Amino acid sequence: MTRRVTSLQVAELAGVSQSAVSRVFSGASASPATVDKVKKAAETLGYRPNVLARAMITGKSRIIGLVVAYLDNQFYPEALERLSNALQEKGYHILIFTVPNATDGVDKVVQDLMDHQVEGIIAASVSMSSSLAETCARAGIPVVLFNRGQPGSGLSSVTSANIKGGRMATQALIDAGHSRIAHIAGWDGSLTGRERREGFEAAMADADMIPFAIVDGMYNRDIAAQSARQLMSGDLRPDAIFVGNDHMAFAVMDAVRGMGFQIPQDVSIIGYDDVPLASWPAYDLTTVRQPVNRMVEATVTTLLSAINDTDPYAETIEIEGPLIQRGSSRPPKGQMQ
Amino acid sequence: MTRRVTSLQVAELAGVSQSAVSRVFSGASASPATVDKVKKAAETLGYRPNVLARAMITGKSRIIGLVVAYLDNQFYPEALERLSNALQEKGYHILIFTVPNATDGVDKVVQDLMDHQVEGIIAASVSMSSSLAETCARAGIPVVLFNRGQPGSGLSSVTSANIKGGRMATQALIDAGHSRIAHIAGWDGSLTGRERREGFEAAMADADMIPFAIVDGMYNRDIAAQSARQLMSGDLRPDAIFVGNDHMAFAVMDAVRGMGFQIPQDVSIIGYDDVPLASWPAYDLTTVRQPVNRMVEATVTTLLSAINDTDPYAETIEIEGPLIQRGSSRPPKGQMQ
DNA sequence: ACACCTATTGCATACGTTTGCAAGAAAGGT
DNA sequence: ACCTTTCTTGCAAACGTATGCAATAGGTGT
Repeated sequence: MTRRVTSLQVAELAGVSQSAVSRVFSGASASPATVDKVKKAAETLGYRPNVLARAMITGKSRIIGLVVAYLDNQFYPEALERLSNALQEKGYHILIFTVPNATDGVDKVVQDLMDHQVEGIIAASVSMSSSLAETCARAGIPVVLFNRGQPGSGLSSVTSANIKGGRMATQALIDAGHSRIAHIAGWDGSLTGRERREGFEAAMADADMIPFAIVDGMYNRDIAAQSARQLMSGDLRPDAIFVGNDHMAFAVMDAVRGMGFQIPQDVSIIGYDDVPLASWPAYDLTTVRQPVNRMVEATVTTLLSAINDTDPYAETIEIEGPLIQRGSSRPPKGQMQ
Repeated sequence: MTRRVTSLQVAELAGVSQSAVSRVFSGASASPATVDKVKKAAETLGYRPNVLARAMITGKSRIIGLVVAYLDNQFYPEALERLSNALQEKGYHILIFTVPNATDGVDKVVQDLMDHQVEGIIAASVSMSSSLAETCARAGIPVVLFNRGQPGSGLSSVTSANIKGGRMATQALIDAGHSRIAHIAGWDGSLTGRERREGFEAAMADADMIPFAIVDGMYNRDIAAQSARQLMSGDLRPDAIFVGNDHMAFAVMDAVRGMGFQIPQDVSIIGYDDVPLASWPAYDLTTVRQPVNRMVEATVTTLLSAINDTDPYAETIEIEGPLIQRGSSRPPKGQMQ
């Protein structure tokens, strides 16, 4: 285990000053002759600049902190992968922090991130206390909320158009001729969950229909399954359920099938997210697509421009996605499928 | 956006030297009086030590690099989450790097990691060129391969007992009375895939049976599904398929069902990993469990002890997991299920 | 030949911390 | 009261890089 090679050693071997070496590797101007000498010396010594030292002096760590809670929901690994790739391409890297749930421990973790001098923070589906948001703002560290808005926090956010998405899903069920439509909502403590429910309620109201039921699924498989069983066990049952996200919808489908019901003959199910699993034949879930690639793109550009701008302002970006009609819900009336 | 608070400012406010502040925050000894003064001053200024500067001087970044390829296989997000939690608990953090596939671009990415002065590297299901392994060794950066062995590389690895696991899965199919058993193997370029196949072949040989077929599924859903369709389309069909991992097994189940076959009446399917999805009713997949919690635990302790030991040696850890009998395969003969 | 401008280079300092060293203070033993 | 031991504390030197400044070299126009 040899000591790390430093720019000074390269300088000595190349017969130039340490500054020259630094300039060659940081892209500053240098004469072709020096560039050549330095590169050659660096090659033989196996020199690579110390990113930490560079970060220290420039104040730019080129590290983005990512806070994430639910990696079991397939939506997030996919987003994580794309975020990582997109940021890597821009020369940034991801320091990842997992938190047990959406609210708990976020503060401590973000403090930890700030200690690491991250240049920006992406909070995926977790909320931040307003005092913490202020702390970040004061430290000049931009925050982008991914797939979770937080109005009034002054934080940028990138989400899908949840109200509209909720409307679309619900409208599809109405158009299919369903009359007893229930909603197993996403967690009421999250804007995402509330907005999708809002879309559901609006679509129902527009059609002069009253919801069969609305229950909070808490973005939790077990709770969603339990709710579904309860809904389907009465004498009067829903003939369609709009579920707050795919992750819960799979559990709902499992539960409903487990009771002997056919999907979509006995009950239509629609989810939200369009995770890869939704298209697998075992579920074949009708769902509202969250265009993860465009959401990631928006997140990255928002974050990077906030990092570079002297005085960034909060952006609230909503991205629309289509309804993907699959086999878990009856097709709209008058449409051959 | 105010400048960051430094230890010097705290020192001034507290009326002590900068070293005193450092000592208070790095846990070195100091008198109760100074500790109190410093803590109070730090509190009012909102001071937090700069981890980068600390890393620079101590040479300990407390960062672990994680290289990961396939986040769509549910096994890895779960492992990632647990790894992150376990390392966070020990005061380490994860700098994550995604690579497009198991071999490509790993070298560049690892160089990148080393530039960041990571103290150790976890490579999940990717292989490293031997020259790269040597580079890491020379730099004194321990590497642990997670869920992928690489004999002769001198690298530590944590895997499940793949040969034994392959045997168990196959034996279960034999015990269930199957006679035409096929294997859709994991990628032949990976030790994991080869060993599971080896286990399959050994169990078949022990029972004096010849494999119906062995094909390379490349750990890829599409290839696995395609292979399954091909196997099932001939006149003579397998009555059981052992698939190299759950991720492929789901695709195989979808494909087989899509052809109108019943599982397990027409064909039994067994996978490997026991990812959460395997227990969901839609698949209810019999599979060999990889005990991710114990694998993570072993990975973390191996890595951390390698970091602290002066002269670490490579450890090859294999962890055994049970066969989880579920509904996708016929139960063993003579057993009521 | 001279003045002038530009490109390149080295020197020295800075980034924010940890830590060896020595000096001073406090405490304890005889 | 004095010597010895133990704590505490400040000084200053690192860690490895970037960068402002001044000096030098080289080139161009008159």
